[in-house]
Amino acid sequence: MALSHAMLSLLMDKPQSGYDLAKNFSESISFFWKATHQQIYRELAKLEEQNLVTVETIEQDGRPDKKLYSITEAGKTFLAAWLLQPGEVMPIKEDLLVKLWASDLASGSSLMDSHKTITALRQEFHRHRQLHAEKLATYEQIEQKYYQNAAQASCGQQPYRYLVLRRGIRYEQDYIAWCDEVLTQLELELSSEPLSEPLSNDSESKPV
Amino acid sequence: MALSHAMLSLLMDKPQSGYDLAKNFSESISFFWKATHQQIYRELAKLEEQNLVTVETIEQDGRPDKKLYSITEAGKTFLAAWLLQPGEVMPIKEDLLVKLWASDLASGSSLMDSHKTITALRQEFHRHRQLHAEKLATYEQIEQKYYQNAAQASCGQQPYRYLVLRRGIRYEQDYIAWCDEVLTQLELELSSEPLSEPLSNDSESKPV
DNA sequence: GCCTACATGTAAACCGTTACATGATTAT
DNA sequence: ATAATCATGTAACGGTTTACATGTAGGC
Repeated sequence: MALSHAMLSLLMDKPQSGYDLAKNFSESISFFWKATHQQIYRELAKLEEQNLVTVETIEQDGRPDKKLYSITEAGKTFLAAWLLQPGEVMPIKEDLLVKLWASDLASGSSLMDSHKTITALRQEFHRHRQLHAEKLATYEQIEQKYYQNAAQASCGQQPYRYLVLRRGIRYEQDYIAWCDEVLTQLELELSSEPLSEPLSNDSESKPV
Repeated sequence: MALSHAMLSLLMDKPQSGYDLAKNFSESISFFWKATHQQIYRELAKLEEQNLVTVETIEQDGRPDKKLYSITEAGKTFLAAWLLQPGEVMPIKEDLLVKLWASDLASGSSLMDSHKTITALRQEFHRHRQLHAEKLATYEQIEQKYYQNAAQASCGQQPYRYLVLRRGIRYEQDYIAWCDEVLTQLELELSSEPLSEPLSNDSESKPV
């Protein structure tokens, strides 16, 4: 599990509170790792038990006390050891793929007519295509802002983070291209479909 | 959560035991959804409570009794309703990306010299590249075996499953291409690295 | 003799999400 | 007034993983 490691990485930068970590998570790492404040507070308590971080309570006027967490030497060693260890390939886990897979069975049986299945899938894939396009746009903006070109990025101070961003960009581009493949096929299915209903093209005219 | 839906989909095909489902999971759906026998047995118990499946205990000689589960009409309706509902975009969650992200901090500090970091990353990316290449090869074999060409697949009885397989193929191809991007950059870093150590190219000669 | 396949389960630990709870400050 | 931001937490539930547990049959 990499949550604790991601947190320790963030603490390498500078000491932070649980609140800070949660914010940084959602601002910078969120596209490849997510964590709620809950997970973070619980994990921090565990890391403290293991002496991988230390706490310092800071009183503030007006607002609640802040608990500043710092990574210890043991924490740094722990993180470095993890970096050298081999990891596993992560499975995909996509609801959409389960749906697509199940659609073959559903449209074959009396559950649904294939027209209904196709129009539902088409809508869903349009939606997902757009959501991924939005993510892609965000990542490309970051790329242009912080890394004007790849050569500069590799010579810069954060050569590896640029490669992480590249993964995000590639992933979204590929996902969008796949959505287009699917949508093209769905159009084909629609056009070769046996016409049994009074044919409403999308769902603009309701059957009476 | 789609585990129950994936299980119901498998049961649409034919009645099966928990053991059968676990096997089918690892044989056919495993690249986009995984489940241990544990999860399956528990989920089957829940589905039975909700009357989405029924059980029939079959006595066998020599081996333990088999519990054959079948999907009910209510189960089919439940599945069909799910297919029409919109779903969320899944987050990525990749250990490797966390590692890459953390490597910037590690090689900048006194934790590790950058040479050590680079060679460790290079090995890890070689490994992952190969694992993904193996998966890709498996998927491409399936593609050739069952779907000689896309046109045939779309007119066949399982047009949507072919699109699922396409996702797997695209995903692995893209992942491999990204690994190559990373490996190219790592070579660049290696060559532009200030030489402080007696330079052992990979780790063939140990420092004395 | 040992491992794999068949077949099912319990128990516990751990990870993840959502809701509830508190309480001051600042901006609209 | 109302909402958002700062800041921390408890409680409960649900999903996932790993270990433990049992017992037969067949292949190496």
